Amino acid sequence: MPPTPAVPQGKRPTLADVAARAGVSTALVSIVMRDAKGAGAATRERVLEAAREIGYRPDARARLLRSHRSHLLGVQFGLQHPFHSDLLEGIYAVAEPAGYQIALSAVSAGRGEQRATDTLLADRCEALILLGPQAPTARLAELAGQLPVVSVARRLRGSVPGVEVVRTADDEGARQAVDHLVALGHRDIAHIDGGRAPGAADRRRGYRTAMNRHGLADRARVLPGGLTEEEGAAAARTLLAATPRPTAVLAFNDRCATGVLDILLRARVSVPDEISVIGFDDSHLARLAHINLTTVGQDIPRLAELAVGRAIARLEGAGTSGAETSGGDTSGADVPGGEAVVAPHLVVRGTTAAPVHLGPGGITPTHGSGARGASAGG
Amino acid sequence: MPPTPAVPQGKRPTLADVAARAGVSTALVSIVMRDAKGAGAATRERVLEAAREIGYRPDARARLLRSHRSHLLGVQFGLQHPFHSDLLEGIYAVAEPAGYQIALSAVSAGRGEQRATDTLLADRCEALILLGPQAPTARLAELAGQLPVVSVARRLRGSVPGVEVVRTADDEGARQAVDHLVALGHRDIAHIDGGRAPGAADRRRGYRTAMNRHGLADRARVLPGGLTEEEGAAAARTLLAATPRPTAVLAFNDRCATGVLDILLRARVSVPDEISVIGFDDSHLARLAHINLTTVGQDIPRLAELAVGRAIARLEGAGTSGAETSGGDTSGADVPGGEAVVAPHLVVRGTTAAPVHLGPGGITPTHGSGARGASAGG
DNA sequence: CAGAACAACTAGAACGTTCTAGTCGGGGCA
DNA sequence: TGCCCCGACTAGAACGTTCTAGTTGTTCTG
Repeated sequence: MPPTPAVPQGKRPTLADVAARAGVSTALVSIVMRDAKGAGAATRERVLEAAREIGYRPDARARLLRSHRSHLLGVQFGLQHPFHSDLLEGIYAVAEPAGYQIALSAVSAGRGEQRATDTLLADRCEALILLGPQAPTARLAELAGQLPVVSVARRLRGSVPGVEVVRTADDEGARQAVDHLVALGHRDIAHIDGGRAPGAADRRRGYRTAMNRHGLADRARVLPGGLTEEEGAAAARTLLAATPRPTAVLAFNDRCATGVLDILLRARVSVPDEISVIGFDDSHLARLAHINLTTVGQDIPRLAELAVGRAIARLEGAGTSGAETSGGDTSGADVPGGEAVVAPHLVVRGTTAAPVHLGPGGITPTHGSGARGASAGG
Repeated sequence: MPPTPAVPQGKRPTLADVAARAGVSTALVSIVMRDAKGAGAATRERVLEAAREIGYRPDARARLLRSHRSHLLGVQFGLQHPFHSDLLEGIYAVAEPAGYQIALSAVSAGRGEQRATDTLLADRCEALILLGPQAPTARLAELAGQLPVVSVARRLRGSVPGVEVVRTADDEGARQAVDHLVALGHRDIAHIDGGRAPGAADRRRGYRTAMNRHGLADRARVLPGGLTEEEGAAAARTLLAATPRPTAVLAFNDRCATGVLDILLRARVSVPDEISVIGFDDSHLARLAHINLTTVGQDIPRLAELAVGRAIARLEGAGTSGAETSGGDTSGADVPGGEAVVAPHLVVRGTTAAPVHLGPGGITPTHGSGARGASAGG
């Protein structure tokens, strides 16, 4: 074994290679690589130089194997869910600065949640963040028995011990939407729901409660919908045939709302003049200039921050007394009982306006061309 | 240390725990867990039983650390790219049955490709599959110097040694689209391009070549576009003002086409009667009943299969002589020079038809209500 | 019946890192 | 001067697995 090997072909350089080249021990190289204290300035520089020269790169696995903390957060997400992609973006943004790595595991048609969580566990994650999990409560409880678990956007009936929940106040969001429409003068407001999707029950309930509070209980109408454009379109067709035809619709989410817009546009029903439409999520879709959808926004960065913060707090709260690592600030909409609820906020764009017969000599303009009618797209 | 410990609280059980409980050596437990030969049936059963009892789960990291092969494929993908999600689905479906694990690393606004590939390398992946990478060629070459690299959907100028390319024949797709339109009787066919997006140059070229071949070179018109609805919408506005107004448009992708449809619909221009529209990708979007977009489909399962197959072939071709592991079949549209090109296929739906003035006393119906005009949607 | 061949099993050394418990030398303090 | 402390550095033992090289004991072979 030569003391100063050239770049070892076909073999990944290790601590020992760097150590040999710099003429120090592997332990010292480890210290330098970790930026830990215990190395002199000159030596430090020499080691870094040697590492650079042979293209050394620390082996994350060996590192995690040895240190008893892995600083690894496992995140399960659904492919095909733009909402999950947005959350992931936020999760990365919070976790990495806090010194945690993210291990991703996708759920798709051919790859169930069981498999997804299994690989995360095998990877030695310290905690699990599950985006919109559909697994039965029993499974979540089983996982929670092994490590901290955070469920994002899925509310759990009763509290499952060890499982934290981070979610949007869906009922509150629906309420805001209804309030906005009522304030504009609407009374016949329909809701196209999301069936069994996460959050759907709460939005339905929020809608009903708000309608009641405005004395519009008898006008409340819930149509079966879903999370896709097609389901929204189907519901919209039903809605057009109804008498009296509602003057406003609250859809389960933006995709659903888009389907509604499409059908309305095709039927030459003007939006928002004849019918106002509100979505949910404030997805990229809704923000597109030519869709310009009024919608209920979820605070995605906040959800991500809380999810990661909760997980880290559980991890560091167990070892030391408090979470003093610079990380997610877990205060705010936090509720002691293991559930963090984030407030949604209405984003008013061009698909809502006063119903036509109420406008004072015309239609209350909302925003420039926004009231000229929006179509579907996306 | 008791010989048969109860479930060790707060400590993950290891091989040694299982071994102690089953009264065998750790080596034997390892053999049983890996399903390797060298263990008797009875013992095997006893070990499995013990493992089950204490909830043993192999530690992937320690396993990879020791074994020379890691059987880990690193995949870099972009959040916010539905096309990547689809590819991922296919990649999982091919890789896992072939005995390879997938390590994901996302690219987003706040997390560049450098960081994404760095974590994959630190995780000791054996090969890298990059979905639509934007990194400069030099960076790809640098990576390729360390391990096999497969670039999916990004064509590289000249061949970068060590980098394999798997892509759709974008020019061929554009050609198919033009041929279809010409066959329907169109002559004024415009193309809204994708600017610098991966594949855009090829689609542009394919469009131009096809127009030439049909003797329509002087009618060819390329409008600057992009990959989003908004860019499609902007181009469509330009297009409506043009004289002569084209009777057909080939958009860079489905999202772009959707933006076009939206503007046309809003301008009361009937699709496909007055203008035919073709997209690219055959995304979920295009398949929605109320959008019903004619589009050029990419063979996503095939792309995924080739990408994984190529990576595995490189890995196993280096160690042993041939790739005999049951894995992706890498034959087919394979080209020796390190580039695999997959044929696209036109999917005819409702947004294309003969131009109105050519129809024999009317419009050639395409498919049921498909010809009645499609709108945008999400 | 000796020896080979084989299956079942084990001890102990890797793998690349971090952690623990040092050693060594020098400066401050009494 | 003697002592202690501190910073720089190192040897060697983990971590949980797989691999190598055995060691048994049984059965086949001639």
